[in-house]
Amino acid sequence: MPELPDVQVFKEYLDATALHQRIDHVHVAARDILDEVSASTLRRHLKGRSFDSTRRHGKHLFVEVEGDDVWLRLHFGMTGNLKYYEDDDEEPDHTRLRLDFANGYHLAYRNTRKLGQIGLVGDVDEYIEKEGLGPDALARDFDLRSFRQALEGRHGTIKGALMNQSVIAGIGNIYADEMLFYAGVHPEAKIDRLSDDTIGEIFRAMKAVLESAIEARVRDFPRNFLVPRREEGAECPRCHGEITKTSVSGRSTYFCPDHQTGKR
DNA sequence: ACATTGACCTGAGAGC
DNA sequence: TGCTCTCAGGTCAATG
Repeated sequence: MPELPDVQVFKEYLDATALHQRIDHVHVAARDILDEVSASTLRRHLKGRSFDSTRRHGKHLFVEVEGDDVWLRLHFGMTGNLKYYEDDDEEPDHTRLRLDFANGYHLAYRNTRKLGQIGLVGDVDEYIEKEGLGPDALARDFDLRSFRQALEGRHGTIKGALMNQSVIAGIGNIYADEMLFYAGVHPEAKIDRLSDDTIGEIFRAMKAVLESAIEARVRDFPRNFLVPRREEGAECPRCHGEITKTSVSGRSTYFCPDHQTGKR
């Protein structure tokens, strides 16, 4: 689930629920998701304080801790999400970190497969730099020119580059497929063989797909999206071709061979 | 520079 | 019902 659009939704969810409330208890249920921070250090930084604001970069969510120059960093792996709930409700399954607020509510960071990470960072921009994350795919200043720049000098498949977090931050397997589907580009198309026009198409598809996906939390996915038809043999919602499954960059890939052309 | 594979974890769903 | 197998939207390291 958690690619850029999902993490954006988590951000808005946290903004609407858990900001500005005093944290009374910090319960670490699974130490192995902590990244370079001990449970006691985490507790020391959070307890008695509250969250001021949030920031998202790619698939990372940063939550600013009031009165302490530190941000909580949440990464959701493949199965992570957030749940804000009342005292009376039961703690959700697979809660790996639970914050208890003074108002009687709780914020659960859930993660079935524990492939995510929770950490503390002093400076968000520094962290992004240090980790070598590329520009956020939806950042306003990530324009067509920057997109071309990001792809420059690359020779691999377009899907591989789109999913590479050091090239562009935020796109994973599902939405890489979706934007190539939208743009009508074969997932194995080689970057250095793509025309300027096609790069432009992919860029516009990237923005449109990510924005629609965020929107889709409220409405449904547009009818002509691939997401609901990630199934071998399904009918292509655009051209009545047959959805095909392959593997690209080690990830299962669905596409329509009829209208996604330009392989190699 | 890139693709591929396996590892990290755990659970859901398919097939028997 | 229960067992086994396969697969999963992320990322890293090792290898070719």
